[in-house]
Amino acid sequence: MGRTPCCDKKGLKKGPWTAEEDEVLTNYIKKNGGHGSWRSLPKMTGLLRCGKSCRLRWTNYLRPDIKRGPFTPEEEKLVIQLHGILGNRWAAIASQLPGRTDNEIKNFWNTHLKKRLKALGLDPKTHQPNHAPSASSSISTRHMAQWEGARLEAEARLSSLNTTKTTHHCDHFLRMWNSEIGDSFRNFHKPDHNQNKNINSFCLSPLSAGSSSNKCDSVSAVTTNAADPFGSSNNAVKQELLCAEEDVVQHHGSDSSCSNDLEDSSDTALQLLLDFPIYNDMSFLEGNSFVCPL
DNA sequence: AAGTGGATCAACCGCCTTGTT
DNA sequence: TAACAAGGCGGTTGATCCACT
Repeated sequence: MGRTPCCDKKGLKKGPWTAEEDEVLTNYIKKNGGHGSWRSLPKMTGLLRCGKSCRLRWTNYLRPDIKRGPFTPEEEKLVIQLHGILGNRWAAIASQLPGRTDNEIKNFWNTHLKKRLKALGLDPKTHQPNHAPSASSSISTRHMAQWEGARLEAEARLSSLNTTKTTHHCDHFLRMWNSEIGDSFRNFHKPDHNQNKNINSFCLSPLSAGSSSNKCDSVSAVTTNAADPFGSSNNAVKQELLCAEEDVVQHHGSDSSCSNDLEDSSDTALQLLLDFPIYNDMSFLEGNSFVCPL
């Protein structure tokens, strides 16, 4: 049996794309209002490339919404933050950076950010200090303080918001929770896997556990997970999620309004998830120290 | 000017996931 | 439920550029 090859390798061109090939591919996609089947695209266009190669060229280079040029400090910060949460899940990271491709972010990480973290004495995989004597206790203490700060901040946020706005925030938070970021978080805090880890580890550790499949059980996971991913002290965040659950029950099925909300507030939602003290301390990316130390 | 080595990034490869029959 | 097709993803490679000797 075996898998059929993605394309017949014989007679197919490899290597860099020419301007003519780019033009053929771009024109075809524009003319047809989309790429259709990638596999059949080479036949339709006469390109001597396999469908995969066409897809890659389009998604990584020719797509009109691609953002070119160097990464901004904000983008760099976001990449580091998201890598700390998601690990090497470049596509998931790219989904939070409009106009940037997974390939571009992966290259940028491997050529710039990884070195920068190393130079700062941080393990690029774990985002934790490389040589931390009695690291577990000191980091644990530090994390406790950080998490307590997050808790207080969340409580303050809740108390300052009116009902509508609270629901609004809960909604954003829930959507984040339902995204891959939330999946990663839940995986990381599975009772059988990380019984002793707390939310603060979430702030620092990448989640190499791979993709999860439990995309629909997020709220119940929060409310029933024996590991209590938010820790016993963080009632404010729990409350936000419970609030979000109610919100979803009330608005179940109204996808159109949800998508509009999401469109308007993705930054806010992302910020809610990322808004932990450890990632506010990204001073090494700013000012003079922002220059790559290598 | 030529050689060398590091940095960069576009592109490829193979595996995995998802959808369809 | 199994088999297969197609698309997507992450790791890796290799061509090119550039600084340095």
